[in-house]
Amino acid sequence: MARAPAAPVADVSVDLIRAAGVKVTRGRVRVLDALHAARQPLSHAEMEMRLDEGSEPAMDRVTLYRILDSLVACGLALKAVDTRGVFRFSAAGAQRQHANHVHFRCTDCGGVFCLKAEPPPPPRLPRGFRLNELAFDLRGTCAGCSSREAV
Amino acid sequence: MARAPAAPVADVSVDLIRAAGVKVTRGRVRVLDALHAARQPLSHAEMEMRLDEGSEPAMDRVTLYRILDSLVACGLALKAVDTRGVFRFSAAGAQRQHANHVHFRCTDCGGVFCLKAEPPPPPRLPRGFRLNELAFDLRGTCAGCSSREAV
DNA sequence: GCTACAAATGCAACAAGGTTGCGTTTACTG
DNA sequence: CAGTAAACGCAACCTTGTTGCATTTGTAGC
Ligand SMILES: [Mn+2]
Ligand SMILES: [Mn+2]
Ligand SMILES: [Zn+2]
Ligand SMILES: [Zn+2]
Repeated sequence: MARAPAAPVADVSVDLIRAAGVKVTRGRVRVLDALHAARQPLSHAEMEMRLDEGSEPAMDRVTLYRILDSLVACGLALKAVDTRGVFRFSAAGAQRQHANHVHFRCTDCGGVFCLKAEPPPPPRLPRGFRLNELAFDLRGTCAGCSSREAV
Repeated sequence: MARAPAAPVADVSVDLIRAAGVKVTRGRVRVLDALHAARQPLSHAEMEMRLDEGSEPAMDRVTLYRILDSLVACGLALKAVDTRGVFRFSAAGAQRQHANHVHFRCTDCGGVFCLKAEPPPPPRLPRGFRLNELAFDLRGTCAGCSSREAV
């Protein structure tokens, strides 16, 4: 007894951040931890609320924006815009697995379904265009919503 | 002779607006005309610039927002958020012609570009799913933004 | 055509989301 | 344990979009 240390056994976020080649700061660790814990992509406002709950003093609004962007820049987070036009962030591991297949998005319930098919090769781009990501989305009504609708 | 009137021969936008059951105002006609003439969905800012080029006095910023929303409300325009989180508007009929080709969305300026390639055939869907629309979007930086960025 | 009234407009103020500039602090390097 | 570049805090600013209210305008009914 009297041994059990406040032991930092294995801190995933810290390691990821260090491996990404940027400085390991308290802010970045807190934010990346929160992203990993989240079930859905978080907006800046939502992130701010989650961080406020903790014991540490809230970080500056601008700093949070910069931390989120830096995590995106070094590949540890993803940034996407939601239907209201607000940016949402998620831990990178969570979405990379969705890069190589097609998605079906239900316009009724908002659900996203992963299909087996993989997206086709990108067509040739006009001169000067730089491709970053490719999304092949089918939109319609999912099985559940279709049957419910057919009443 | 002396006959040739300042003839309003056939004003598509006016008829559409009247048929939609809302008041036909100069503002709405100008905006819907611009939407019909546009090759891509336009943001509020882009629309404002196009209207400024004309001879008529620029309309108020808020009025433009309200006109765009009213056109959406009566089904004459469509509203969608672009990669930057900015709303873009298009004439309602126009999107059918965009159904059969691929789009490139610039994550920098939010621009939407029509590519020549046509989307691949949709993969088989699970039982009960109903396909409505199919979007093959490439995301990245357009020629303009790429060169500007490379300075 | 004129009138009355709802609908649309202009203007000012507000709000959320996001960015920039700059002086101070902090994490890493040697 | 410096020295230094990166990160941070703070204030100010920008863009996009909304709300309230007084004034103008389109249109239906006469
Ligand atoms: Mn998926
Ligand atoms: Mn198109
Ligand atoms: Zn559904
Ligand atoms: Zn661009």
